[in-house]
Amino acid sequence: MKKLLQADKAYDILRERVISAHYPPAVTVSEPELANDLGMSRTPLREALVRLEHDGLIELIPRRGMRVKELSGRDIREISELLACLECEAAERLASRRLSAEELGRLDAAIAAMDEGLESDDMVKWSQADYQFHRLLIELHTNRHLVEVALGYLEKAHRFRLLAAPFRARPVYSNVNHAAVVEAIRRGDPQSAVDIHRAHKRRWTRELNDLMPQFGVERG
Amino acid sequence: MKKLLQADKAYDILRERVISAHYPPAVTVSEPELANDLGMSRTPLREALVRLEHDGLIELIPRRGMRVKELSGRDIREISELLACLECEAAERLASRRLSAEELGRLDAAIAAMDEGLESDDMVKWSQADYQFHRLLIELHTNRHLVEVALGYLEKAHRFRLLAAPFRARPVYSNVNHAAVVEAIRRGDPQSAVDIHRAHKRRWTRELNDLMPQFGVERG
DNA sequence: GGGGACTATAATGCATGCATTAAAATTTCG
DNA sequence: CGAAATTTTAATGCATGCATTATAGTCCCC
Repeated sequence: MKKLLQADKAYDILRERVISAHYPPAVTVSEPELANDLGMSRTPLREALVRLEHDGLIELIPRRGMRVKELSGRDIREISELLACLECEAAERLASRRLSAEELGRLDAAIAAMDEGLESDDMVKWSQADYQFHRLLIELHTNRHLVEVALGYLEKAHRFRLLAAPFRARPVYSNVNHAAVVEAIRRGDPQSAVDIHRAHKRRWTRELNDLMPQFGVERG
Repeated sequence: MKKLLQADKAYDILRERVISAHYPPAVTVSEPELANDLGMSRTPLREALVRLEHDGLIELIPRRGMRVKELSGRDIREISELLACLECEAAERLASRRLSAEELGRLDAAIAAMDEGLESDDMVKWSQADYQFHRLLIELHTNRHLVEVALGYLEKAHRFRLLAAPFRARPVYSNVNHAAVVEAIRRGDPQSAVDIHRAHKRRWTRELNDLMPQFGVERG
């Protein structure tokens, strides 16, 4: 039975709340309030807050408390670009090394789920599957440092991905492109894998930028 | 006059100490000892430790204290690769946008300093200048998220760069390659900038890997 | 009624105390 | 003499208290 630290508990709970937009934007919550809310003292809470701030998820404003960090248009664009850079590296590397049949199967499964979501117009399902695809692409890279960084930013990207979802056209091209990347990986063609994925990410970044005004973010 | 927080002070001091290898590897230092050492209580110290752990610079081992995180051969290789990926992105981007004369001048200056260091066999000076060059390459990228991540890893890379320094052949090729990258950036040739820098980083990663046994690290 | 000074409230940053518990030291026993 | 058991030591995780100070509210004066 694992020892569960108060600080870890606070971190997990707050992280979950922040990501799922539990706290309204631009609202600050004081430490005593949070501590009382979580049923612990300020000490372990503070540790959690410091970590969350370090993750770039919140801001700690002296005398005001914690505030969920807003993503500006510029942030969104920058995160998309950084993620593009890292995912392309992953795509290239995966095509260079031989993926096992099992690993390729997981990528195929994610794409299949995306297809199902698209066909049944279930955009929630599609989003989950798309997220899963990108996660796999990253996690199959053997560079643990790269994986850690990229997953952190993928999570942030997911936040605005969900915001933009209602305004997107049916993302047919995503499924097609992802399938093409996997195909390039399967046949061991790093150059194609990179080219296709980079083009895809560029298109997505542009689309996102155009959509920003519709979900209340100034273009970056 | 800015307010100096104890926690920030502790963070800065400890960060500096860790990076400059003030603490011997595999040695743990307890919190009371550190707190006493820094002349503060455990509370702000702990906040600093949590941040440093999050930076991946130290480990917090319950009941033992803080330990500087050792870099394995694998870590070193992975960090080099990740940095290569990010720096190449920077090189490409810098060549795409027009750098101002002032910005180009700073890159030139760093290379000039590297040349001076090399000519006078002053490897400390050379290292500083080389570090400065990479830092500039990154900082001139306008993507703040990418810059933050890359600088963090550049700092880690600097740690083993210093370890490897005594065993390296005179790094003539570094100066030449860096100059070539700047030249490609100057004439706005992204493809060349990437190609040259990528080749350079690959060579360096290989060299580093070969040198590992000499500075007491198992090959990654 | 409005603006400025003053008071009151309350949040933060830090110190300290304490219970728990892991590691070390000591003792006991085969 | 060596190993297990027991005592001792001490570090952590957390709670709490306090001084400082920023914010908000109040009062006074115009």
